[in-house]
Amino acid sequence: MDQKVIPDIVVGRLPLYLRALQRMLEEGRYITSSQELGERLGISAAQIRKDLSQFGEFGKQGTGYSIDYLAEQIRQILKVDRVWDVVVIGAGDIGSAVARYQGFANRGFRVVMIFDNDPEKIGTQVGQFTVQDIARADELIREAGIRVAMISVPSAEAQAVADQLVDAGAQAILNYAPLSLNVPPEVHVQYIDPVIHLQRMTYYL
Amino acid sequence: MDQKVIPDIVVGRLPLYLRALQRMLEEGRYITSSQELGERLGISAAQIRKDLSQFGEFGKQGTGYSIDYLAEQIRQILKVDRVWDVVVIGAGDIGSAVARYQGFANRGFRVVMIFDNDPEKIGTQVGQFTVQDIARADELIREAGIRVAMISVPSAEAQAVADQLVDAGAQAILNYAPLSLNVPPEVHVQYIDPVIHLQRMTYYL
DNA sequence: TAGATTGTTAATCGATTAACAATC
DNA sequence: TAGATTGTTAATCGATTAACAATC
Repeated sequence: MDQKVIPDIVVGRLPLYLRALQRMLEEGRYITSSQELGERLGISAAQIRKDLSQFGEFGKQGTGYSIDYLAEQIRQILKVDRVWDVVVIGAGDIGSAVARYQGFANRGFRVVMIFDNDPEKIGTQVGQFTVQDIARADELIREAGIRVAMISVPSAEAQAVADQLVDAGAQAILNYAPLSLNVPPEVHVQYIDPVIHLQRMTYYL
Repeated sequence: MDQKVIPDIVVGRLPLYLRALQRMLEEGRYITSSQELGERLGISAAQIRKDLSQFGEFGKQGTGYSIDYLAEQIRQILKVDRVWDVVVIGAGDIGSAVARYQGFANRGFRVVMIFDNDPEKIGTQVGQFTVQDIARADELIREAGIRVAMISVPSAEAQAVADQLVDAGAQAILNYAPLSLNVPPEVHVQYIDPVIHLQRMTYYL
């Protein structure tokens, strides 16, 4: 079916387009153009049109794009026209902040469980969740059919946690531990490490 | 002096090389090769050699790279052979987690202040810091000559905070609020938005 | 109709890879 | 010396941009 392979770099820009469109909607706007969107994001108008044209024709010549319609189309492409249940492994500062984060709402995700291996933390409350024993993670993730996970454990434990998650059926992992993970090719991993971003900027200072 | 302009995409990979090298050092290793480094990072050996060659000759034919020496060279290139003072604006869950984060140590950064505008939060303790009134941010940032900042305030306030930071002399901003910031061209901005990373993965599920 | 903006093609630009001489 | 690996060049590959016909 999906004959054409879309470059990963194009897929990676769609969430940015979607975020900007949702913001425009909040501002009460109805119509935008590739030029305006590009200015907001620091991306050329031609690139935005080219990216979108990979998936279909969403605009009207002379008019531009219906913000609401284009956002809905991108949501479908990214499969965030539904809500994905997400588990958080590691109930330290970062894991707790993520579990309480309000920013997932309306963007396709919902944290449903948080795990830790520290007996001191198991049973305690983090936002609306009770921290569960990581020993039960495999069972509970399987049962719920959860495919998206976030890792916020110390670096030394991250690879072992990733292995467990893959075993339990996770297919998308967002890793906050500052190291590269080895996972099977069918499992997707993304990384968040603030130091990487900071070091990228100090080069220019 | 710096005649040659290094592509931004190359600069962006150096922190990943550095992180992997520091990990190897912790493992007690002394020597590595472009091939080994590449395997760890999922990057081709040729690309690593090409990237490094933009800055100098750091290896030995037949032998590879001294991990310690290469790490030190990359630290110098990225200007993280020193410690940058960083301020955090916003003492919510994310800002607090960032202010307490142990992962900055030995990687070139140190959080030195955290600010908020909420009277309930000002004066309270976050890790080793007392939350300061954001009204004093400009003065204190200027005084300390701080050039690196992190924004962890609600989206609605992020642009105003960014404007204040730029005004106070910030030149590198790491923004956790889920929106694009407008800053003058000489100011560098990087973004962390977990939803962007997650949406990039659900496309493939 | 005149003006604006899309979707798409072709041209340009830049990044990655393959290959190998140099050399440790 | 033989084997290994760098640094670099040239070839390949892929992404971005410019331009414009189509058309709202």
